[in-house]
Amino acid sequence: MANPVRDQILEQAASLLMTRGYHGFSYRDIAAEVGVKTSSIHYHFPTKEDLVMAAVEEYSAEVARNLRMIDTTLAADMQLQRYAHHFGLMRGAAGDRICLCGMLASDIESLPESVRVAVQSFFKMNEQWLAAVVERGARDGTLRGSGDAEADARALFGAFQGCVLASRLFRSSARIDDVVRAWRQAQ
Amino acid sequence: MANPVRDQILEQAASLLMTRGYHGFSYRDIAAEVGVKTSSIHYHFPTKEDLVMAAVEEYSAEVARNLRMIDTTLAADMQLQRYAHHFGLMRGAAGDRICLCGMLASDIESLPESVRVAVQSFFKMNEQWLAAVVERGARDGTLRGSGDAEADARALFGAFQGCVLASRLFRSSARIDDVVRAWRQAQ
DNA sequence: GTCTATACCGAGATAGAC
DNA sequence: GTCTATCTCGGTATAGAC
Repeated sequence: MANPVRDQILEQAASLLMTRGYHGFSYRDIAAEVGVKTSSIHYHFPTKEDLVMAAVEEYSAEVARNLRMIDTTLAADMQLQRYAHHFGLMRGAAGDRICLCGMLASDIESLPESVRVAVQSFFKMNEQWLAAVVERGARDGTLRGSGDAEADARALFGAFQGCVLASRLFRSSARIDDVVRAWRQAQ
Repeated sequence: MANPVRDQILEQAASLLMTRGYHGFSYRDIAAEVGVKTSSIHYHFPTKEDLVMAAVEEYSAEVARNLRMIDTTLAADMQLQRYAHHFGLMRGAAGDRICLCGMLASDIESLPESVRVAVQSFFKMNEQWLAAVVERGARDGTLRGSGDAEADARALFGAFQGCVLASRLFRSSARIDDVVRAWRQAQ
């Protein structure tokens, strides 16, 4: 798994997707960055759809791993803070990235159905995890909730997606913290 | 102002921007829909940047008008519901649109700085309006707030943007109501 | 598995007739 | 103000040598 070309291609594709979106980059961009020709990329990923699907799957798997790394014995508001921290890291060193699946959700109307399904799965995974935290927050009193944990989780995940977008727009990382602040129960 | 070609072009451009994003449509798409040639579009809007800037300005003006139409003597939660209603309408008959400025925020890294400034203004306008509602909600007891109305407004607006995105992704309009439900003070 | 070379198309944009 | 015609570039994708 050292660093074969295929992995580099996939990594660059993910980075470009997060920065510029599906129609905002080309095989040439990846080729230039990785140091191969565009035809080599087509060898590994025949079509752009193949490339994007592979990027989504790997991205989802990585986020799933991050979620599992968050200690579920922590207070709910602390778990949420960890989650927000991961969301912030994903913006990259230059701060020019947003969530890969948030980006693809923006482009969804010009993408094949297979991508929509994969992105929906990513959303559901996050919402499910957040619903569990909201429920715990209602019990341990660290988060406010409306009583409907699933609905709260959808609103919460939307807030993270929207605030990451705004963070990049304003070049200010602080906007992600607004979400945790807004959902924390006043002590 | 009946329906000159220029207005039709602008309307189609806005619609295509909301559906497919900046790189997801072409002068040809607009030309086909309006019934003119692409060169006619270039006459009215020399570059694509001109076209997008005009679309943003008009869209912002329309949203500003909608905000002014919401009765400020209503209870805060009712004002928020009206706001959510407008957000939902914008998705269009086919439900394939998201907020024009939310879409451009996704594409922002491949757009000229002028667009970034215009989109930032749109975000600020909405956040300012929402901050006033959150403040009122703290007074009339219909909305929950953290004490920092500006931060709450940023989180709230992010939630609307993110939930509109998710609504389209899942083809379900219900997801926008989740935001109002989550912010309403339990009675 | 990577290369060179190329096919093919669609993009934004412009010149100039009407 | 709209048209025809055309330019130039960059996009995805493929064939075939190495």
